[in-house]
Amino acid sequence: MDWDDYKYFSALAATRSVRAAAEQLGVNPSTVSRRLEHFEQRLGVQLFTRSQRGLTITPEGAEVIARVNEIAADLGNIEGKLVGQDQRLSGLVRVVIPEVIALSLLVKELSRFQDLYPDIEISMVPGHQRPDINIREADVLIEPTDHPDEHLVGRALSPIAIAAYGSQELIDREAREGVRLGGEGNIWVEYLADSEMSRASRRLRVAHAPDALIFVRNHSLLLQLESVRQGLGYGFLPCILAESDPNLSRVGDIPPVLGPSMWMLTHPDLRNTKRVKVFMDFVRDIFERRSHELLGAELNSASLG
Amino acid sequence: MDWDDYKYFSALAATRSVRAAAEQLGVNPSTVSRRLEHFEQRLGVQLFTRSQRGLTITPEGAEVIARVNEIAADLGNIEGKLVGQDQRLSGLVRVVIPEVIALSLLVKELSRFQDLYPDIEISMVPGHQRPDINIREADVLIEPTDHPDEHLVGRALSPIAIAAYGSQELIDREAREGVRLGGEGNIWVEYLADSEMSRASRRLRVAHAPDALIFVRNHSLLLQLESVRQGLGYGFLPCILAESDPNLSRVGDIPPVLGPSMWMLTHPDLRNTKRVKVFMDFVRDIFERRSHELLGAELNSASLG
DNA sequence: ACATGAGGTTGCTTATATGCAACATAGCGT
DNA sequence: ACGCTATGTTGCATATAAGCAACCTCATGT
Repeated sequence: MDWDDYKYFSALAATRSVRAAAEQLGVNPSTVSRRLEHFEQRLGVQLFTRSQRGLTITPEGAEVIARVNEIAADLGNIEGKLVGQDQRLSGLVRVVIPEVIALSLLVKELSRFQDLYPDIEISMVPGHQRPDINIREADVLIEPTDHPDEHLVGRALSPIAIAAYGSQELIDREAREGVRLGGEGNIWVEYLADSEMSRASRRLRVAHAPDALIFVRNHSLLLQLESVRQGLGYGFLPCILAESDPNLSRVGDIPPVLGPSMWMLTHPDLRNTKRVKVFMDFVRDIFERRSHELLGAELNSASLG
Repeated sequence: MDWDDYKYFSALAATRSVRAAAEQLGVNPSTVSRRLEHFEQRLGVQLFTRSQRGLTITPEGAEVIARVNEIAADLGNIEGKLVGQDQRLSGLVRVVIPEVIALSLLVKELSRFQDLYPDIEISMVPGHQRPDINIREADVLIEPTDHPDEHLVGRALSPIAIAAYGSQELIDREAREGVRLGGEGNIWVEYLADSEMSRASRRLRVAHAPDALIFVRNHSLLLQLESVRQGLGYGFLPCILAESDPNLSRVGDIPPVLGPSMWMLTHPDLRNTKRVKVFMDFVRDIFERRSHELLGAELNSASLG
């Protein structure tokens, strides 16, 4: 009795296609086709009827497929539990992280991580194409949010402070032209995305410059940063991004305001996985060392409330 | 992810030995050893600690082994359900049957069965080394009992009539010597086994010849039959065995008495399996055609009550 | 009516896993 | 103290399964 036969059976029932099942299992369609044939031959029962449009499960197969699927899920969980206790400092850590955070904080330090743990590979996926960590497509999820997925475990790293910035050129020009911040003719660029960071930025802009002229709307923080740099308008930016740029200055007397917290999360099963643990410790250390930048260098206690 | 890894894991945990697991799985020990090694390598977790005395499961392995065993049982049931719908008139039918019943009723007719269904193979196991049909070590169980296993399905074929027999030589000798049946000097042989047939025989002998001299006690019906043939004593025998022997006669005026019913049982999953079905139909037909012999040729209605 | 594309299947080559036999090692009984 | 038998492991030949590419078939759309 070959347990793998049931793995193929489950995949075939789910996809109703030899090719799709092969894709899902990461094997060649011919393998799936032949294994199904052998399986049915061994059982003496036809599980699917073949057709050009794919496969249709037979009543005999339908009678047991539900339990097979449960077993598939069970085995997945079991394997997760076991893999989650891997104590080796090797293997792959798949990280979902906002691109700008990776660029501004992580990438520069990764070579140091590589020196510390040369056998650990890192795979970084931009946060906006978020794989489902619950079905183990990723190991670590870093995201700015105030409502982290309750099925995951982890902790808040640091809140992200947001402030309004402008390029020196724009500040000088509007000063020459007598344009006041928030006043008539004052131009801004806006960051619009389905994220708490975006919503916070927008709330602040509306509060401080409700009548702003807005010509450019960005759907990526990187574009937003570059737009402010190019003088396309004033814009709210995470301090951590803007402060390091000598050409950008905070504008007006708008103090930095705390946006959402940055959370680093993982699947409960991976909590004790060593390679995941050391990576998360490494990231936590970076955030702690640079917390003053994340909170805004000149952030005063008044604005924290 | 290889589901078969968990099959090996389950077998290893159950047997705590590479060799025993290999035996159970029907593969070479080296295969088990290597698969375990690969599995642990893939997981990054040690499941067993090796020692010369066998294997000891680690805490990591112990944490999941219960669920793996459940899955093993589930898959066994599922496979049973599927195999149970095999409509092919081919394959193996494993029959557990009392040796004497096979010899006296079945074997002579099996060539006819082979003509009817040339692709069905029959495997006969003497009833006294009864495999567990519940865990699918056998397909059909034929046994004389009044309390068939309630987890199995099937039907009663025919009760077995028992009567007292003696060899002509012994009857003549005791007649010459003036020994009366059940009287002083009357010798018997007794069948002793852990079966309802044996208990019925003994009850009858005690009732009709409580003071019998008993020199030979047999623990097999075949030996009992042969002992009576050889004139070692009178003995109770199933009519079906004794009546066909011209040298044996019923003794005294003891009428045949109905012993336990003969039951033919199978696992519920196999009820619709064609090769099992045709075999059971074949056996049932034999028992019906020969019911008069089973009930005792001269059995009268009075003794049925 | 024809081309197109999706689907499952087959021949051949290559990779992988298995079986066999011999081995090394530790416990156990004599 | 010794040999014995149990255990798990390794080298090599073989059997088995997988991958690749080409194939056939049929539904579908133009």
